[in-house]
Amino acid sequence: MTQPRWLNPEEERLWLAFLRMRRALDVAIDGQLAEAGLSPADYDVLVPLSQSDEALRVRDLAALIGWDRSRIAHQLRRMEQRGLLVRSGSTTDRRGTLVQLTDLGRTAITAAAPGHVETVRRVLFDQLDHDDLTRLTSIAERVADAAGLTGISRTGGQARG
Amino acid sequence: MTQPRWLNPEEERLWLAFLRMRRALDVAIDGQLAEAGLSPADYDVLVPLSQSDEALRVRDLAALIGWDRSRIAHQLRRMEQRGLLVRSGSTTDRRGTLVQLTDLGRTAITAAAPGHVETVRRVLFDQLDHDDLTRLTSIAERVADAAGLTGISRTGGQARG
DNA sequence: CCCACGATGCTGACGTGTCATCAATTCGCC
DNA sequence: GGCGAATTGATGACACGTCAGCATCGTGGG
Repeated sequence: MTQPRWLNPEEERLWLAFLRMRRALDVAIDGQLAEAGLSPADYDVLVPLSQSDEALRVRDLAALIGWDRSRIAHQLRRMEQRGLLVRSGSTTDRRGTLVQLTDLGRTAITAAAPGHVETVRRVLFDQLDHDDLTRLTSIAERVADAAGLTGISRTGGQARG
Repeated sequence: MTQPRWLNPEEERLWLAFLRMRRALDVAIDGQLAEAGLSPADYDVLVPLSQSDEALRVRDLAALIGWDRSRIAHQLRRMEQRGLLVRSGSTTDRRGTLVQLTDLGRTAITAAAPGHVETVRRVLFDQLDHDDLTRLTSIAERVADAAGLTGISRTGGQARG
């Protein structure tokens, strides 16, 4: 209250719409994943693992999706308990841990990915014409860069198949 | 893997930039609130309470910020323990609970709000020209409406002073 | 060679969000 | 008025994310 310069009505309208869009995307995308039995965090972890032939080091897996070590350790523990992946000690660097999908994990990501992509398309890209797409790309890159974000990352993030 | 129709490079670029923008806004906005000793959830709850002269019913407070009853009950319990607000039984409807800010709570939101607004302005609106603003508003409203989102709501949401 | 330092991964504590469920109360309809 | 249904708020269980801290291991400078 008693802000220096709060948002004018036009800005306020954008801000509220922006928040609604975020929520809408989350509900649709996370909900679709939930139907497939996966959380957004599960999906983020499964995608790079499914794209790799060999096992990945925890360090590298974390870097690929922009997570810190603590977060991924917790997530891997939960996913291992559910049988989606297995961890094993690295032989070359005995600090390291190797992570690999189980058949169950591979089945899960294979089953979930198409629906995920379809959902992203339906709720976002199908609503945009080509001008929207280029303009939104410009805006997003500008805002992200201005805020000094260098990493990749996000939660509920995606990837290609 | 083996998706029907995955994103083309242009769409992929937008999607990744969009995720980066989200993360950037969260880091900046939530980080600023954290410096003020508040979580995004705290802020969402404090704003409508600070705008109301009388105590609010839990039901109405939840509706104002688009939360369900369970979520707000947990949040109110934690905030009451921290001394930011107090709960008392409603006299007119004995199922109801009234929520009111304490002096500590009012001080907290008053201290945090200006910085919050400045941060939103700096990371988002200062990066947009007027064309961006109208276009982004159009996109956001279209996407949100298409996904069938009618409510207000969000987490880490905002409000005016 | 060795030891300080960094890298790596794990854990516990805690705040948060969702779901299912419960008790108390009020409301609607007969 | 009375009874079944809906409303309200709280709770416990669990998943998730962050932070601080720990043990282990590798590396580079002396």
